[in-house]
Amino acid sequence: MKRPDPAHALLFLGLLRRQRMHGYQLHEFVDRDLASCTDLKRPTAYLLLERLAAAGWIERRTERRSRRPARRVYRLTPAGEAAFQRLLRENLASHAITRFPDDIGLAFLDLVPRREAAALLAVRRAQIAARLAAARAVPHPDGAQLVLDHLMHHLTAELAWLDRVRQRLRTRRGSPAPRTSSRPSTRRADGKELS
Amino acid sequence: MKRPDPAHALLFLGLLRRQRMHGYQLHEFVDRDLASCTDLKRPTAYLLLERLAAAGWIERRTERRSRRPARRVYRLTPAGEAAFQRLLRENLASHAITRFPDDIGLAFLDLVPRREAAALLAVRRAQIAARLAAARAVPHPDGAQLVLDHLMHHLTAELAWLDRVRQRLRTRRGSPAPRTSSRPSTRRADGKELS
DNA sequence: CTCCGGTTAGTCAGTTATGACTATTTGACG
DNA sequence: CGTCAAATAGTCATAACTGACTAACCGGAG
Repeated sequence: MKRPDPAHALLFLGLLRRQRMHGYQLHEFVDRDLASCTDLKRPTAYLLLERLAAAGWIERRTERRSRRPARRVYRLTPAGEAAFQRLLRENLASHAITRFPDDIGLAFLDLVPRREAAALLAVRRAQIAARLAAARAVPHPDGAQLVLDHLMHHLTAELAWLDRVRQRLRTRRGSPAPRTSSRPSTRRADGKELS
Repeated sequence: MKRPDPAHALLFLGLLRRQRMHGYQLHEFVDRDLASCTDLKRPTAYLLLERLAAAGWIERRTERRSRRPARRVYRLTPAGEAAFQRLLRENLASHAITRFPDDIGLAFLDLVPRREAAALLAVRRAQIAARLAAARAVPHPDGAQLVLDHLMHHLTAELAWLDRVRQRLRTRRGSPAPRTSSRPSTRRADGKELS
């Protein structure tokens, strides 16, 4: 994600297509309703707007109402509309690899005593569950139903996977040598957390 | 992910714990066996090594074999071992939000003719399927079984979700309810702003 | 022995992202 | 109607990342 994420350009073009806006508004919207998609910071948003303007995809109009420091309002140009259509199709037709930096720890899971590992993963599980609950509680961000739906689907899958890992941890030892020992698990694999 | 990703530090400490290595080797390993977790570039790897050394977590020993430009071999210090144990626990006990920049396009899905949208998503689906197949084919990277397992689990869930979206596209139009005039809901900046 | 392509090893200049800051306006309250 | 908190709008110095580069070494073909 070095080159200015084309998804961000797509997003801004799409929003400006609906109505002209200024930088602050754009960032607000992204931050409030699309936080699960992306993490665009404010200065980055302004930078992107400059680039889009430089590419001729959007136009800046400086509004000097009252005596304010002058807001810059952006609107889509015809070239921008064309770019939007192209980027949208590119986006829909491709899938970006999702990375899970979290997993790095899992690679060293067998260095932690089994008990402790179980407790730690329980904490992780609770976090995912909380995020899922939060997603469920959100009212219904304007154009972002699919986005939310995806998030919930993903979090649900994460829970299922984590539970499998925890299950495995409880019976067979981690992944390394098929170490025998462990008494038959006294606890039920109920999918609920806590031990 | 502005501050040097702690997961990367954890990873390097973990690898150096097993055996001393130099920068190039470390990057090679990550790039080959953990590409699904992270995307660390070579210069970034060297930067990280410098920071770990500055923190006293690893030691650099310059090896001047033959007449080569001298390789820097790193090894873990006791302080590094402590840091590793701490970071590992932190990592296991927390879950980072995963973002899906791809989803941005989905938010504008209803701007594309239904037929075309279906075709585009079919392409996306094929890509996911291909990645899944590739993951299945990989032999079994050294300490990365869980990582691979997670990846496959995730990709499978992605396929299922995408299929649901496509199904929905086929029957009901899009997802939004009978859409009236959805404008990005700018909460505070009400009708006073802009025309 | 020497030229060549591939691997090993690392550096650095230029770009990109962001934490921290400045400054104006509005609304609420006494 | 004065003042303070919150919202609005944006800038900038600095940190982080990476594309593109340099350079030694190794093994085989000629």
